[in-house]
Order: sequence, then C-alpha cells, then structure tokens
Amino acid sequence: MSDPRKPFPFSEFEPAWQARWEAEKTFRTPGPGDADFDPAKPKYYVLDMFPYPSGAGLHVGHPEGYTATDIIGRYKRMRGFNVLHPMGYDSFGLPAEQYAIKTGQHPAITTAANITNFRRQLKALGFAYDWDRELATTDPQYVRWTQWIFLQLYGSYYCEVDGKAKPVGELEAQRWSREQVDGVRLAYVADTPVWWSPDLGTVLANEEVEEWKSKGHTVERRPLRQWMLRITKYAQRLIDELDTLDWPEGIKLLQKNWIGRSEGSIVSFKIVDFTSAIEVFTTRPDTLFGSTYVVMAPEHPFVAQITTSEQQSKVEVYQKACASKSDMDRGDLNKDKSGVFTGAFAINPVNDHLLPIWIADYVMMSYGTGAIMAVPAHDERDFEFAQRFELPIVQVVERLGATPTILENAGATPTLLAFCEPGVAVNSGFLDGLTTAAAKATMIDWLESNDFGRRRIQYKLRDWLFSRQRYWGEPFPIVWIDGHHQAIPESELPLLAPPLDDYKPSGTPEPLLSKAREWVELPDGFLRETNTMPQWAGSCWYYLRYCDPSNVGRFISHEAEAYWTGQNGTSGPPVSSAVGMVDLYVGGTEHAVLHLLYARFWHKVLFDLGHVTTPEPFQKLVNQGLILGEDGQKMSKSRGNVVNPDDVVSEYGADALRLYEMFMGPLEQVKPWIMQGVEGVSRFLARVWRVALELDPDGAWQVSNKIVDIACADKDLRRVVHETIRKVGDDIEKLSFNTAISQMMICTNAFTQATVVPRAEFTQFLTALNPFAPHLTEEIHRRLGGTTMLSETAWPIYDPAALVRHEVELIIQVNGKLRERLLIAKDADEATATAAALACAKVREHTDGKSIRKIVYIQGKLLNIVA
RNA sequence: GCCGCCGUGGCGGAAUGGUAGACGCUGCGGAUUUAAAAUCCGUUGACUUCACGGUCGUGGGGGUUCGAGUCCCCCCGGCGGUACCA
Repeated sequence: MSDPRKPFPFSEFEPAWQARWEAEKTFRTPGPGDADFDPAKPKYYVLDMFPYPSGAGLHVGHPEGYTATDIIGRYKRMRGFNVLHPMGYDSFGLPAEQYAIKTGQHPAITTAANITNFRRQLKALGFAYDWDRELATTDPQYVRWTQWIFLQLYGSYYCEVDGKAKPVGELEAQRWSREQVDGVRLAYVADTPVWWSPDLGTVLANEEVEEWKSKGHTVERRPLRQWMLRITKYAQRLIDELDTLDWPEGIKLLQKNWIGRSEGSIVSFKIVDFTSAIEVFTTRPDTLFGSTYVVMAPEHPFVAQITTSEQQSKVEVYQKACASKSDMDRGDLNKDKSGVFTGAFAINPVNDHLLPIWIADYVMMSYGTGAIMAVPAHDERDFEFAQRFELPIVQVVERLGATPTILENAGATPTLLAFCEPGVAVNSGFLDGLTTAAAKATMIDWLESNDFGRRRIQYKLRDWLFSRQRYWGEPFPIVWIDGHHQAIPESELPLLAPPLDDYKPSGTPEPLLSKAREWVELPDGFLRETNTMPQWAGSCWYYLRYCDPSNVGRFISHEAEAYWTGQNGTSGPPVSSAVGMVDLYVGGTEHAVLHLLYARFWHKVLFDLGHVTTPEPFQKLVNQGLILGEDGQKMSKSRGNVVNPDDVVSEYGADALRLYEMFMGPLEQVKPWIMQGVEGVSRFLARVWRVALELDPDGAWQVSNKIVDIACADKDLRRVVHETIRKVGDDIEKLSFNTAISQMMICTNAFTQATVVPRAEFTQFLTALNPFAPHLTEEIHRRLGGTTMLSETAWPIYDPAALVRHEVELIIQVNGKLRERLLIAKDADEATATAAALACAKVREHTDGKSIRKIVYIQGKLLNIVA
C-alpha cells in the first residue's frame, strides 16, 4: 500500500535500490590487479572535492557538485568507460578539533561520528561511488603515506640546473655538510615571523589567515621555529603549467596573481660611512634617477647598525610599535603612511645623490629584500609618504607625446598624483628619451656592468608554513638529536599521535604533543618533533590514493597510477595531451589558491622524483556556484535560511533533490534555493511515473495499459524521444544539466499526451533519465518487467533519421522584422521560398512600393527581404 | 583602488549572429470532484486594438551587420576575491 500523500512511492523504492546497489557492489570500479579488470576499457576519473565531515552534516551545496559528477560518472559508465568516482573525508584539521573541544569529546570520536553521518547522507542520495575505495585522511594507513610523502619532500632539494626536485642523497655524496643539506631541503626548519593565533593555539599559513580572522579569531605576527615547504621553487612551473590545464580562466588568474610574478632588478646602494650596502628590489629600474630616499622594513636586520645615535630612540619606539601591531590594524585603519628617519644616507649609484634612509611599515620584510628605493614621482605609495614627510619629488618619466617639461626640484612642484604609467624617461642622464621598457633594459645592463645590481624575478608567493601546534593532525615523522632533525625510518610509519587527555589550546606556542613526554622522549636522547601537519596535507594527494586505496606497500602502485592517468598506452583512446590525472574535478572556488595550489605542488614534487608520471593532478576543473538561501543571501544558521538535504529527501525523495540541484540553473552559477522549484521537479518525476503506472482501485500501482509492445508509429513522438537522447547526451558532456532536464520534461509531456506509449521508446527515455534520477528509473523499469538494471545498460543511440523533418516553419522577415511564418519544404530553394513569401499579404504590406534590394535566405530557417 | 563574475518577464532561467522569453515556478481560466487536494487541458513580457494586428522590449548610450541578448567602444548597477607585494 502506497502513501497516498506521496505522488510516487519514493520512500519505499529509494532505500531499496540503494541497498541493492550496495549489496551487489554495482558501482565497484575494477582496477589493475583485480580479477575483473579489463585494461582495454578506457578510463574516466571524475572527482569531487571530498568534504570535511563537520558536525552540521551535509548541506545542499555538497550535493550540487556531487550530483553533477554522479551524472557524468553514470553517463560515462553507460558509454563504456571504466569510471573512477570515489568519495572520502578530509577528517583532520582545526575545525574538527574545535568541534571536539566544544562538545568535550575526543576528536577521534566526533570525527568518526560525523563521518558515519556523512556516509549515511551520501548513501541516501544514491551516488554511484565505489564505496570500497572510501578513505579518510585520519585512517592510520592513510596517515602512513601522507607521512611518507612528507619524507620525500624532506629527502629532496630543488636542483636549479635541471629545474626539478632530486634526492638530497646526491648532495651528501658530493660531501655537502649536514647544515648545507638542511639548508636546501624542500621541507626545512626556519625561524620566521609567522601568523600565530593564541585562541586557536596554532600558527596559520598566509593563505589561511583571512578565513580564521573572519571567524572571529585573533591572529598576530610572531617569530617562531617552524617547518616550511619550499613551494617558492616551483613558482614559475606553477604559473607556466596552468596553461596546460582545462580550468576556468578566472581560477588560473587567481593562482597567477597569488604567485605574483614581477620582473625587475636588485639595486645595491652603498651606505655613507659603511662598507656594507643595502639591496632593494624594484620593478622600475628606469626610475632610479628619480629615487629621492630609501625605505627599509622596520624589522630589517640592518636598521640597528645604520641608525645614528640621535635617531636611535625614535627608531626603536617605531620598531616596537610596528611589532605589536596586529595585521588588522595595519590593513584597515592605517592607510596613513608612517615612518622614521634612521639618520643614515644611501648613495644613489647613478648620480651619487645622498638619499635619506627611512624605516616605514609600508615596506614588508617578507617581500623582495625588505627595502625599497622610493621614487615618489612615479609610485603612489612613495608619493604619499614623500608628501607626508616633505621629501623631494623628482619627475623622471613623462607621458608619451607630452610636451617636454623639465622639473628641477619637485619639492615646490604641484604634482597632484604620481605618474605610474609607462612613458618616456626624462631627467635621467643616459636614459633620456627612452621608452619605459627600453629604459628598464638599459638601466639593468648598466647596473650589471657596473656591479650595482642585477636582473631579478620576484614572486609574492612565500614558502608554505607547514607546521601546526595542534593535536588533530599528522605528527611529523621526524626526531631531533643534538639540535639536528632527522627522518624516522619508513618502517616506523605510520607515526600516530599519542593519546592526550587535554587538547585545549594552552595559549602558548608550545605544541600540544610536547605534553606527551613518554611519546616525545626516546632512548639515546632522541626527541620527537611535536608539531603536526596542517589539514592540507591529507587533501594534497587523496586523489592518488583513491586509485589504489588498500595498497600496503606503496602510496599508489605504478600500474594503478599508469592506468588512471591514461599513460598505459596499451588501451583505451590514444593517450591524449592530458597532463592531469583526474579528468574532471568539481568543487567550490574557495580552494583556488589553497588546496589547488598545494596539491599541484606536491604532485610536481612526486613527478620530479619519479613517483607519478604526469606533472599535474587535475586536468579539468569546474567550480560549482554557491547556492544561496531563498532570501538570496548566503545560507547561514544565524539567518535561518539553511536548507537541510535530509528534509528535502524525506519530503520529496533523493531523485527530486538531485534533479532540483541540477535544474536550478547552470552548475557554475550562483543561484538561490526555491522550495517551489523542488515541487516542480518532483511533479515532473511523478509525471514520468504516471506515464508507466497507474493506481488501481485498491491503491496499488499497476503498469499502465498505455505502455504497449509495438513499434512506434507516431513520428512526432519518436522524433521527440530521439531528440531527447541526442540533446541529453550532448548536454551532459557540456555539463549543461538544466537544459538536459528541460528536454526530458518536453519528452515526458509528449508521453503524457500520447495515447499509446511504445515500450522501447519509453525505455530509451528512462535510460537517458537514469543518471539524473537513478532510483525512479530503475523502479519503473523493474515494474515494466525489466530484468537488468538501467545503470548497467548502454547509453541509447539516437537515430538521425528520426530527427529529420520534411516541412519546416520558415521565418519571413522584411528588413529584419518578423512578418510571417510559412510551412515549406525543408530544402526549398531560394527562388521558391522568395516566391512563397512574396505571395503573402502581410509581406506585401511591407514591401509594396519599395524595391527589393537584397534577399538573405538561410535554408530551412529564415528568409529576410531587404526593401 | 585593482582583478574576476553577472545584469533577459512577477521568479529560477532558455536562446551555433537568425522566431527573445524554451523548460519550470507563480498567477488566471476551464475539466474532473458532493467539495477540496491531487491530476489533466488552456493561458500568463508591456502598451495598444472589438478583432486581425501593431508598437515597444534582454541595465543605459553609441557602433558593426540584411539582421545584435549574443560582436566592438563608452557608461551604470549588483556579487565575489584581493589589497601598501615596491
């Protein structure tokens, strides 16, 4: 007996089909080494960004991307691909630990519970994941390989000659000292100013600071000894190899800007009364003649040496003020320039002018050399600073084609703004008359030949701060002895964190693991490293592990890696130009410069070391658009506009949720949730159901007698079905799911209106709908007597002949305006069509009295008469 | 400020340079029903006309074209990212 309130009994058949798929492992993906693996089958790897299993469970944003990949995956399977479509959990990390602290439970317990809940929710949506490949970054066997990859980074350096990572063993063989080797490792220890959050009890990467600040945590700058990863060595490759990827241009640009390549030069300034010189980085060496002062970052190591005794106290006060300033103060309220004169003077190498050396917090220690040459006439910041402190402004670049004006001393010049565009050099000795580009090159040559500087490419990207002081992360597989670090043997992996009773932040930067003294203190004076890795570690390589999730001997077998990158060459389509392993990766934009940059970096290191065979992880990337609440605002608990997928599933069913998520609009677009839209697609599914089934007097669903086993005589109906097969297939390939669904609605309306529905055509339609609404279509198919699963059926082939129309509606325009529609033979020639058009009264109304100047005829579509 | 994305009916959105508004939602009308829900059929951009029809219409202004939502130039508005990177 069916629930009469439900338009179709989804609450009965959806769980039943899910159970069957699970029991039969319908969506298990055979891989190299499996008995049923067929290496001749082409592979397709479609990946979701795995969720971090929060206590709140799935929200409707998750199934948006997950449904899209599920449709693609199911479709590709039906097209004969061996589809890898896995799911897992990014279960380490700060949010998990914060949640555990809040609930007073161990993070292992809350994480396990959250994963259980996520798994239940995912399964209730009928996704065709290969659950045998499920993983969590907290699994000891996963941790083992995360740590192993860290040891690869630790054990290698970047060879500038070959432009790639190599084992440090090569250096040791060349009798490099321990210190020298440690100085070039891709994973290294450094005392650097880092972002420290007292209330989170950890340091944060540059990339993470904003996120946590926005959640209300405080962040401050502190010098601490930390593990760093030398991602900056890969800056250029990370930029260049973006070109080989099929990613949205916006995301590529975001990464390029984040890496921030600048071309310029280092200029060396001698300091009056000192032997040492200070170096600055500039992108405008052509303006060197216009430099009127030099600015160093307040924390620059030279400041103390060069400061004169008269200025010493002022300088120290300023330095202190800057050190205690949090980033927020510096960013928002303090655009006003501040600074202090050190009393020292630098010598401008091109004209021997004496330039006062200032310190100011608008110069960052962490970029370039931590010092700049100020050219106030041609840099907005320098200009502002010069005005504030009444420093001279000397113009050395002029707008191209401007009437020459020579500005002797700009102290009195009413220059209102700095001129920062390229132009022509003036007031610049041997550069005068050169364009900015030529002047740059000339100046760099001059600097190099006179030993005052050199060409330099500078990146904004900083090395990746890789250690955290928290508990819920992978411990470093490192021990210390006599102040030196060394790797633990691979045989000791995984190295798991010791149990701790209390993992609340202590407020000091001492890592939590240091409290576990028995774990830390090893025989013979060895001490374990007590920092842990950031959450990003696990997500940097999970896509590799899915290919070979239970391998105990390697993080991924060579065979699995070769097959799933399509590099095995023995099978499938010809090896494509793809450089990325994953064919399609779908997820949110928020990872543009974090996860997606880190994962590329790790992958390149593994590639350099010969552990993987492609230089990139993700060939094609698609960002799903954010789903907003019904009020058009971002969903949030405080606004009360959050939609819970569980509620939608119980009210309308999983298929309706899936359909709605796809029908809302283009995948990549930001769009609001509208419950009435869910009802709309639910009604559509009910219509499909009722084409095949009707209620008998007892309230049971019976096969409708409209369904008949005859050849389709209705040409129009057949055309719609084949048009649907064609369009749905094309649209899935284009990820244009909303229009695919529209077409299936049109097809369903045709079935509804038909008095006779041939079983064969209806089954073809159900097959096309299957990737979108797998439960409903399987259930209808079964009730119609189907013995196989639609999921295991080949994608239907449309018959081009069925699409042909012999007569078409020809659009008749006069001067580009629609005046008439004519039913005419599809292949009518221009003369026939023109004659037919001119025979129409409505057309003549607009052409009478005018001479026809031109006829534009698009056969089968349109005729435009220009009169 | 800079960078990116986006502006189409009451709403979500369709439209290889060729019928603007497919499909869905909402509203309205009808059928069915004792009645309602559900379902089915029709209708639903604005203005105008008794009607046939006509005029206008894709944020605004120009341009290219036989023809522009679509291509080019300028401007306006919204959303997101980023911010002293020399």
